[in-house]
Amino acid sequence: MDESTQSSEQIARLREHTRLHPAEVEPRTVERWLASGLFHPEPGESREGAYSIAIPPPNVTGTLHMGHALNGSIQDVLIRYHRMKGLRTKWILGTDHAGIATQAQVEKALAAEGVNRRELGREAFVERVWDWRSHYGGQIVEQFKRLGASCDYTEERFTLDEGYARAVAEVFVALYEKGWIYRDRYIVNWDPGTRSAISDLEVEEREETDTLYSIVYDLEGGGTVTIATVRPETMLADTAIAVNPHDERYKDLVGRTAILPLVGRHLPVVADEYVKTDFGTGQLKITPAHDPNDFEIGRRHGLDQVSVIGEDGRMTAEAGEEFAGLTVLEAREAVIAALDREGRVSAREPYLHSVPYSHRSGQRIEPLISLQWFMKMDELAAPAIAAVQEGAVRIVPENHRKVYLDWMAEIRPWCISRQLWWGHRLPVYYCEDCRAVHVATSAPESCPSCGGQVRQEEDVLDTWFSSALWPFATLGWPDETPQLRSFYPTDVLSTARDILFLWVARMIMMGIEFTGRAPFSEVYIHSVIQAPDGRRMSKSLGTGIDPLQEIEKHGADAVRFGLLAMSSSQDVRYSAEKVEQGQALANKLYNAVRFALLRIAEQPGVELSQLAAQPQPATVEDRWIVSRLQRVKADLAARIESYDFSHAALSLYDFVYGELCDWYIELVKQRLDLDGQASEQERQALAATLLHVMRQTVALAHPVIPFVTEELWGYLGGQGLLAGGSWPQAQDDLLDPEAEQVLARAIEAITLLRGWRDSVSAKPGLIVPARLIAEGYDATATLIARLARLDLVAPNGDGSIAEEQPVAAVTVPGGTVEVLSAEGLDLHAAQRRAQAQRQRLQADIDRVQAKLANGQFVAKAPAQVVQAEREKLARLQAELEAL
RNA sequence: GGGCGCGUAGCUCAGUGGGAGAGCGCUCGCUUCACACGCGAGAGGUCGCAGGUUCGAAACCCGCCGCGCCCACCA
Repeated sequence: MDESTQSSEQIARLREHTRLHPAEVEPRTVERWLASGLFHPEPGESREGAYSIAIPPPNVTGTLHMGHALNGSIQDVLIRYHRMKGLRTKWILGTDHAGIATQAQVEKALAAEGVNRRELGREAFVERVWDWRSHYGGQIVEQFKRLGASCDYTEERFTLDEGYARAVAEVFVALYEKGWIYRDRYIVNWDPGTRSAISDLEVEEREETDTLYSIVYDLEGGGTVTIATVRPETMLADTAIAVNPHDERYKDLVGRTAILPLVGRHLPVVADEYVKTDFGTGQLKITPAHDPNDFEIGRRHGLDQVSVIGEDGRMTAEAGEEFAGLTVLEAREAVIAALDREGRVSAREPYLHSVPYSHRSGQRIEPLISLQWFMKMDELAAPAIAAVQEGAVRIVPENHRKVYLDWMAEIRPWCISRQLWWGHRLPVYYCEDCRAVHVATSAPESCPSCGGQVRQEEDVLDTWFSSALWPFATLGWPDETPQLRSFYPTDVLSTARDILFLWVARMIMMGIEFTGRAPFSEVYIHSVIQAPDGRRMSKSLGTGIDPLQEIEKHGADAVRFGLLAMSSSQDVRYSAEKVEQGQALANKLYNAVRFALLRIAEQPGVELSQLAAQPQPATVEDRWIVSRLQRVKADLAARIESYDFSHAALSLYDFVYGELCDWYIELVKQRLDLDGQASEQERQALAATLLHVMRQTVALAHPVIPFVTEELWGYLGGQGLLAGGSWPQAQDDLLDPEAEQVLARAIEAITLLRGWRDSVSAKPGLIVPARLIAEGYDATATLIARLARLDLVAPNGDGSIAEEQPVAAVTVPGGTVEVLSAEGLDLHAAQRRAQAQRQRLQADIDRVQAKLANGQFVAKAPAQVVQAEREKLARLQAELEAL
């Protein structure tokens, strides 16, 4: 197919379709992008000239939700913008094995078949998860493609793939050898739901009202103590009573022995600073095995640890025959009933307090003593704190910086082992004979100490342990790969704030520790999109909105635009209107291009492919639009670079609607009329300018709305794919402040005249005879006449003004338009309008005059402000005069 | 308990020291030869409340009221 037939077919297609059909165009465009290889950059010699982002890896079996769609849109704007700027741009893609979430999904599926994982056995279960992954794992990646995300799909990673596992083992061993990873019997957040320990960050506190019981314990040798508790069932595990050492009331108690009711255990009374003297009775039961504070107190005083709650959330044999096997809540009732029988409950009152729940399973956390692996964080944190303090890592918006620094300053050890089957098994090997512990990147054949049989640790690592390595493990670390050399560190990490500690902080720590450099120089924290009613978007609440459905309905461009436009530095409610605004923009742009090309095509002697690439502005409106185009180019670039996506999107909208379509296209329509007076040369120049403006507009809109712009780029005869095209840099030499001023005045005049027409009920088709007596319209009088539907009998400055008497006058900047015929006009209405206008003007004048009469204002305000007020006053007075 | 943030038009949100804005909705008028997912013109706001700083406050400071989020081991 030669060029001219191709273009005539395109013209025919444009003529036929008055509207854009995103559902038809978009999927086809994705295929063209993927086939082009544009999303896969070749590694370079060094990091220079490259731009990279590591995607926050979605859960492998997940599906796209609004958060993904927003963050995907944000990152894709950055990626496409920098790719167009000519950088080797890589968006690192992959998925997370998501230990608990994925395992839970598969367990649920198994449960439907009536199987539980223990019956299946570890090996078979893990195999089932891999099957599951191969079945559902590709889904979310396909959904990112549909969004238009220009990730490097050719190098997709998985946090459990072979290379990644090597990186994880390497890191674990290194930290173990430094002594920062260790094993300890410690009180942990036990989640009975997942039957695993979880980290502090996965615990969520909920306010609940429970009963606070006061219970009387006897003292050996007479007397009593009264303790208060909301968890009477844990008293079965009490091993001491504590009071504050400075509490005068209880000085004599310290050293004595209390008798634990129901059990009979002897409890020493100890003194500890932790106990508050002004809270409760000042006498505290100590249960080291089931309360984190008591655990610490127990360690300080060398107290026994008695465990009465098991990993299944039920009472153990240690709790005694009467209670063993009961759930915690049942045990609570039973214990209170038993205490009541002995008359030991001296008070009960409702008590509001916070209760820990598992973020993973939703079940109540049981603090338990358990043998787990921990990671010491303070030494890792120090350089990560410095990186943010010194600006090596910049957090945007800045208020999150303090949140990060505060948390890092108080960082505590991280429980990294999980009693799950799906994940990175710890590279720890125990000898069955000599009980030696070996930590190594690969399994030893036999025990290096005694030659005995070794057995690998059953536990797996917290998913976030592997996620923490994401920016470099995905690029081939620990090997020194070309990818690592070329794309590490990445430029920016974009995410919602909920994983600032869970993930971002840990990546910074691990990145610095293992590569010597922070994994990114900027962290952008984006909005959380809430449901339209302000609640959290969630499946369980039924408040979720599926981005893919929205994409089907409105197009990916519309959804991208909408999400970007509604995002800000704070949480926002989902706005269907913004998505519709995006759809309208895409359609508007399509029609603007459609207009330009259809009109250019019908111009005799004008051939699209022959047109000059540079604009040839011939008139003031041409110079105006070209100048405005430079402004929006600079504005958009600045806003993208400062992560101000909502203003970037809206500024694009304003330019396309407000300047390009509402004004420029309307202004030049007549010059394209075939029965007009324009010469072929003039038409050619106009066509070149129009084409230039359209191409540039489409190019600068590309990062935000890539689909429609890619499609239009083809129609406009652009070279290659727009996704691989170049970003339209603002050219200062094309700025034209004079043209901008002239057009601003003309636009205001036209708007005023249209308003006046409306007020006198002039029919749209009525051409009103008028005389323009005003300055600054030499270049725009004919445009004003046409757009305000006037017949200007004698343009401004003409000496031969007809001496007709005006029937009305309309004030415009710099003068007046005198209306010469009342035919078809309701001038009475105009009077009322003028009256209202006069009142408004007078009020403004009064205010400015009062300001200027204020000596303080004139004396203290900047001269420039005073001057501006004076000019304003003069202008307002002139306007009132003219009325 | 500590921290962060928010309260501006009917709705969702911009604006952060010198004339109150946008989108949607609403009213009126238009099948104007790119687009009715359109075009033109409008109505609508004591900028949460009360003080203060300033010549000047929606914006800066203090307090109060209301709402949201994060962190936190007081039974």
